[in-house]
Amino acid sequence: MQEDRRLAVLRAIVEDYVSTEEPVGSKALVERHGLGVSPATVRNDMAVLEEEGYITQPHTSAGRVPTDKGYRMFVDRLTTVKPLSSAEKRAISSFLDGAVDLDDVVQRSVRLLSQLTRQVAVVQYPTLSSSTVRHVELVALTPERLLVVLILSTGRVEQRLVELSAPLADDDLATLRSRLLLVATGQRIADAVAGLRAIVPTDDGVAPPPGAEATGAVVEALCEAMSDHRSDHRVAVGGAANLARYGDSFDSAVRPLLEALEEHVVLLKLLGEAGSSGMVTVRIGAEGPYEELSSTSVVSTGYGPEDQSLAALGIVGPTRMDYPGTMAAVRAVARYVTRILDEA
Amino acid sequence: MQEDRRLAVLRAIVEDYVSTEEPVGSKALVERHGLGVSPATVRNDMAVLEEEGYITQPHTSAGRVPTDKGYRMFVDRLTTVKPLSSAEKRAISSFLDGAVDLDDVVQRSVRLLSQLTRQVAVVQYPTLSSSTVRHVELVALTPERLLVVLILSTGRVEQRLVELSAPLADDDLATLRSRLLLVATGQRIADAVAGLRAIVPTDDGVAPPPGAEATGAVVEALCEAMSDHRSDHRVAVGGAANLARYGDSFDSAVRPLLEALEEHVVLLKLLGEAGSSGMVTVRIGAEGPYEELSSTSVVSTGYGPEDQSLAALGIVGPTRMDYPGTMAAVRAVARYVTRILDEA
DNA sequence: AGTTGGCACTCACTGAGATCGAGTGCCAGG
DNA sequence: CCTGGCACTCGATCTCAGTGAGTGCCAACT
Repeated sequence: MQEDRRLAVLRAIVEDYVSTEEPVGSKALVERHGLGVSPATVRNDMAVLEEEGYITQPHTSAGRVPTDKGYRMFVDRLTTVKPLSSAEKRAISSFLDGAVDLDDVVQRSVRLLSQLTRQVAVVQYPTLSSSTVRHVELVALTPERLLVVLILSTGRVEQRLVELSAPLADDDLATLRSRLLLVATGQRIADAVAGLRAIVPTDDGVAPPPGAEATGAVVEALCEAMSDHRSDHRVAVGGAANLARYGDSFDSAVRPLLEALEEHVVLLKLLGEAGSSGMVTVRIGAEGPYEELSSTSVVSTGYGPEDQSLAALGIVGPTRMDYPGTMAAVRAVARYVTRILDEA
Repeated sequence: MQEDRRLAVLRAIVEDYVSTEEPVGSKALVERHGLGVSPATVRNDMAVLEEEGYITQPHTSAGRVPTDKGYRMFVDRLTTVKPLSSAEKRAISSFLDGAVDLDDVVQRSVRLLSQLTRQVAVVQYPTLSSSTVRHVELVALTPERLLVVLILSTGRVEQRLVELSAPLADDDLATLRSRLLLVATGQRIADAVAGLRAIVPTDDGVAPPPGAEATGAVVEALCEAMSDHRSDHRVAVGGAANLARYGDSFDSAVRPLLEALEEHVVLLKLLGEAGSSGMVTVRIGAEGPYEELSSTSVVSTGYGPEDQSLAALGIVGPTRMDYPGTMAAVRAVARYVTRILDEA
């Protein structure tokens, strides 16, 4: 069918353009790919593809270049994620297996991802809000000063200091500790917050039980630590040196990108469009809200246990990129990171 | 004296070249600066300066451009650090005063510095080795699992998990805790490590006292945490978007710089040349060990209490930069950061 | 000795042709 | 519906003269 061939032509154009970085003409196309027709036929197809908006020519009498719409079609219907080579797989495991803590995992991931894709990699730290409570500890530094330690399933540790107006008896401390553990351990953050709030004695006029003040203050500190969304916004960026390969279109493309990379909020918004853990999302060119980034694409995915997405990771690069390879790398890294966080 | 005038000419050349980014000729020089001599005279001076290696011409019949040696002379003898405007001072305090924790201070500093200088800023996290122990805490998660928490004067918190082969009695735990506090609190890291090592029961064949295993393991963990030089290598980088202003000389200058920025070890080496707290150090062009960075300069200084330098901060930029302004900004930020860390 | 005006010279930069060729669109014939 | 042929377009490259900022040098002046 001509329809099929037209799509084959589109695919060929994208592949050639990605690898050569130059507008691709009808002749070169039939030579490099084995489509068994003449250049003239291809030209006809290209005329149609252009009319439909999948490709353009930078100027009359030059080859064709895919449009955003063309890339979109390519990504959605003309390609399958190609499996990684076993060498790459080995690289991934050996790279990530040595990680010692959460920070290290994220650092290594971002490095790995940027090296695999030769693009700028971005990894979001696991969000507080989607992790669970692994442990809560209460330490009496002095009878009036409590150290509250919160350990989350992702390995993150938060601590808060609580000052009391009156000393707390050891018994009351022990009681409070076990109640906290009972209520919070294993819970999702949101549930834990709710549960904790419930054990605070309501101020109902009656004489409050011993340790009421402590309970209130400690719960307060814990809830505050759990809703500390500052750390939700942490991201690691790596491989900025790959921007140097942009070469042409410097000021128009690299500058806004560099700015975006510093604005972590913007980055998170870009990554945030990522779907749930399994799916790799691709945003191409001007599809997003940032017009300065109209010549860059974002390939991202969520990671974390399959039923809940902890956070996102991905890469940012020129629209002219190797989508199949990049998507495969992003997906693979996300899976490994998920597994490692799960084990830890 | 001609000698004086020649230096004045050199200074004028540097200033003009920095602001216009173009080779500066004799005519333009006498016009813009009020040196009361004719262009011909200036030309003679320039010939001498060129012979002495302070300036060059990119090609015959073009203006002159300072060499590294010329910048060096300018920095060392022809300029005084110009005080910041009061607006800038206000900006600094309002920017840094809101910081809530160590991470925040560093983040804000790097941002501030890059905005003030319009260059790439680099701030090293306070090194472990030059801070003191504020507090040590020991938490029994279970009788066999201890959480060791180390809080340093800079606000950094490190924690380690210790597994014991036998349960530890509460009494022994309390004893151990107070001994740790006694030995370590307030000490410099090095002293604390020595002190801690001293309280480990020596394995002298006699039956070890109760809790000996715990003491050994906990001290081990603490010492390990204190000598965890991984975190000594942490740096924050900001203002990479300023690289976009390089415009020309892209591949030759920006690419290696971007790579260096990712290699934190390299960065630290660059910053590390910084002298003690008060002094601002300038490394110009190829003076350093990295030939790829031959067209970039580093302006850096240490920060922290005057008797000991906690860490370094500074900026990296093209050799063609506003040295007086940059040095002033670096020094000012270092002072504010020092003060803030001191207060906290 | 140091400074200055004059003058010839150098050489990057600019813009106007001229040329080249990859690539196109279209058409007539298979 | 495919194909070969053909005229056409237009960016890229090259050449070449013209321009001018800037220099080096020298003779004259203070």
